Amino acid sequence: MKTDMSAKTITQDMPKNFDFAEAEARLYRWWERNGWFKPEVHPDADPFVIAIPPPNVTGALHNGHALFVSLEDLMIRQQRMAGKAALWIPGSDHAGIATQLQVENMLRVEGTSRKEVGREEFLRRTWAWKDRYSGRIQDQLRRLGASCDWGRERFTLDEGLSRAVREAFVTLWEQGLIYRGPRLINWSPGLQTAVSDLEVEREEEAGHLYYFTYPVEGGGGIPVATTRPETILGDTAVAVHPEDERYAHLIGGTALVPMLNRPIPIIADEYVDRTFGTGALKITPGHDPNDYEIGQRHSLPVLNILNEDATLNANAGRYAGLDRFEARARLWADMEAAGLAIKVEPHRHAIPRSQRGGEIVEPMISTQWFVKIAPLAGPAIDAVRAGRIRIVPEHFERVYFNWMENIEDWCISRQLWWGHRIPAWHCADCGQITVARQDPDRCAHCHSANITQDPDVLDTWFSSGLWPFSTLGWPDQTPDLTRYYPTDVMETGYDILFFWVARMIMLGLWFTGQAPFHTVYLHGIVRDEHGQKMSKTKGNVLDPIETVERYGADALRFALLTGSAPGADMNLAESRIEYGRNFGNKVWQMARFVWSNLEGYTPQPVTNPATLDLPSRWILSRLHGLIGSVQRLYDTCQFSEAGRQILDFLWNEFADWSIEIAKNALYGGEAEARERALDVLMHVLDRSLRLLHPYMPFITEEIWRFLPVDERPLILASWPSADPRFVDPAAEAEFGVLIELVRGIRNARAEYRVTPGAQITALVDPGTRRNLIEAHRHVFARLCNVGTIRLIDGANAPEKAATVVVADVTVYLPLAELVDLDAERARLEAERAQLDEQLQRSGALLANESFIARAKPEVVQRERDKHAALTASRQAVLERLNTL
RNA sequence: GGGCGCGUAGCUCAGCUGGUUAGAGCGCACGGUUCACAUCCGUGAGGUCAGGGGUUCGAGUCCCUUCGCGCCCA
Repeated sequence: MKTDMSAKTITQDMPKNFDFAEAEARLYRWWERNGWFKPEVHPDADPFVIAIPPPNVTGALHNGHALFVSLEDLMIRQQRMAGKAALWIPGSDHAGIATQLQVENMLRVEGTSRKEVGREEFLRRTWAWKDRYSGRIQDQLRRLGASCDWGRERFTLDEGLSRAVREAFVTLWEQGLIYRGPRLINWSPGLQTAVSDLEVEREEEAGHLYYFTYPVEGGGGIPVATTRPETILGDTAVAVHPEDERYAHLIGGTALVPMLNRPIPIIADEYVDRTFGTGALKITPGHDPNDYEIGQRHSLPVLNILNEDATLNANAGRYAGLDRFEARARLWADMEAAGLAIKVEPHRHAIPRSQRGGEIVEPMISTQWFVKIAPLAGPAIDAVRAGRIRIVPEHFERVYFNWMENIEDWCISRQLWWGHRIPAWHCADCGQITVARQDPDRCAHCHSANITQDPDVLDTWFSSGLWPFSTLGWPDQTPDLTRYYPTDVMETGYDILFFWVARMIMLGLWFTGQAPFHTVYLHGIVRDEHGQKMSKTKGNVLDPIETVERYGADALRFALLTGSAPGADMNLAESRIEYGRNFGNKVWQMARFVWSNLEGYTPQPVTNPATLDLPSRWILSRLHGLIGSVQRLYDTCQFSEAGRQILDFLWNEFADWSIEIAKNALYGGEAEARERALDVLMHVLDRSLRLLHPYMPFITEEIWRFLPVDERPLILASWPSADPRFVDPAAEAEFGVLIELVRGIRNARAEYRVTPGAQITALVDPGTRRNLIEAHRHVFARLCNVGTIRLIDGANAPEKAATVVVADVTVYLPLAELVDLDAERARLEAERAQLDEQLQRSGALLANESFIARAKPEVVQRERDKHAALTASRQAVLERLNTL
């Protein structure tokens, strides 16, 4: 591998701002060309593997993609830095229905159609379409910084994966887990294919409930209600509740299908809801799943009244040939004329619609291929139950169990052309089916050559279900499969938990004997600022590529990564992306400040914090606390909280306090102090850039190139670990007093409207903290523009002064004519009231014997310290109030 | 009907080992051109953490319940 490790640009000027438009493409090329996205950068390390959720091959990037790319790239980059052989396998999905629809649309524009050009030509066109668009989404993933190993990119219809699909199908067939037969399925008349239960969406819509009389043989009738009158033509029974007295006398009788006069039985079944409609139910086993069940129980015939295009067939008698909705109207009109119609009421009910295209799906009896799922589901449930697979967030495990425990057989055949052709041949002579790994030329049963391949293709999810191992070479035991399987994390949206994740678990366990990953991380849906789904018709879409062009990829990534909790939907506001960009700029400016002070500096590692000043010990302690915290958060997949903490540290602690205070040493003219200050700044910046890299890879890598840090690029730099030598609670507490004093002085200045530029003098009664105050005069000078500090005894406090109290330190700001004594008294009274309130709470806690006895000792100690500080402050405030 | 979740500042959301005075962004008010940064800095206002009950020394956090909202499966 040719590498270009050292790319330091220390001799160059660091630009005033980060030019992401220029740098992102350049850095990405640099990383990729050097092979740093490959797991081989750590040849002997333990692997860490993620298989990408393959986007539709002809799709375009949306925010859902941007979110998963950000999350997966974050995990991959962090693990790579932690020394793992990190492998992120990219690829795409042939997306049967979606892609076929695109090409059919194109054909329509050309004035032709799929059926007109024929299967072979259609597939040729679709491959051409795929070749034309397949690069697009990969390029868009690159724009976001995705560090996947493009050398291992796969496509669900490529040769290897097709072989995996075939192997899986044939094996399941041989094991008796795939069967073919007529069953009630969801039929999409527009697409002319079966779709699985999961591909049907049900939504409450306004419809009608039609009441009519079902004629009974021998006169009279039963009132019945239905939402789909045309299905009357397929009725094979009328059912009533066995305990319904209204209809008890009719049970066992015969009803006559309206207009057709076909005799059907009147049966009793407990499924019937006596309170709905008329309490009597027409049964159409051929076109309703519940009726199908009832039909099975009562051995009713199943009658299909629909053709594949949803026109009615010969079973509909004189209505044959009509479209389903036309037939509904015509039949109802005829029934009205015949005096059978009673009334029509408006009625809201769930309408099944196709996930693709939205047309109304018809339950219909059709001969299809199915996977017998129960044997596969069992081990898949066990794997999660036993913790071999963990789902994050955890509550989705219950969702998973709920679905898996009620799972139905999976309809895997689709009457499409774009997909994996089912490897089954029908024999025209003996009628048997031959399923084979190699295309057969004779029937396996009668050896006839008169065989034809089944025209159907497989559900796209069948091939996606093999993804974690098919991409690594399965069914061959390739070196990649040996080394990188099982993978580690499956990160995807909760909306495809059943479609995809559950099936990968089932198929993975079945074919490889191992769970395909140990962790499932589920993210939510990216919505607009007010929680609406983004859609073109609403005009609320934030196009990720446009966003990247305006704010930079790092900004979008940071916004996505810190915008929500795991598994929760995220409302993505543009202001959050803007904030991400602002944060990037802030980091750039911090680094540029440090960089601008490096001339003549010889880097020295910080080894002994005891020799350093308080602000240094403070920031180092905070940094190493942060590193520990980030580690804990990563271990529990709380990347969002980790990112927020890194930002908070860098912006509100490092930039606002450390850098400002360090200026004293940097500009003070003492060489030794300057060097030591730079040691600390560099230490913090170095570790911070590493922590931030998985969130904002571009800007951090670019900064890295300007600094005298690790020779390796940041993408390969080691992940920091918390060093307990730097953790110093005492320093944090002491420095905390300084922070509070500075804030108190700033507050007083603002309230008294002291010109910010005006230097003032502070008289300080330091209590027990004389050394602290004396040693940090420069802190007050720089951070709240206090030019002079005179240590005094409280008794000598000036009359006209604003007072700031922190712990046992009292600061008097003699602001002369600015100070209004009444206002000052009011300020102090408010302060005292607040202290009283806190003291009361704290005192009550400490007076509680149970608290002392049962709370953790450190909690009790913390409370005691707090109480002491509050007492001292209250004392000081009271004294001051007395003198005024 | 079964399952899962949500309700925290004006808006959008964090807060998953129970423990300082409950946080952030945006918005709002006031004030700022000093040698990294106006993509910025400082100060401030704004919350009965949906209601009720319980467990606990201690609950935004755990349990029960009511109300409101959403999602998934039938």
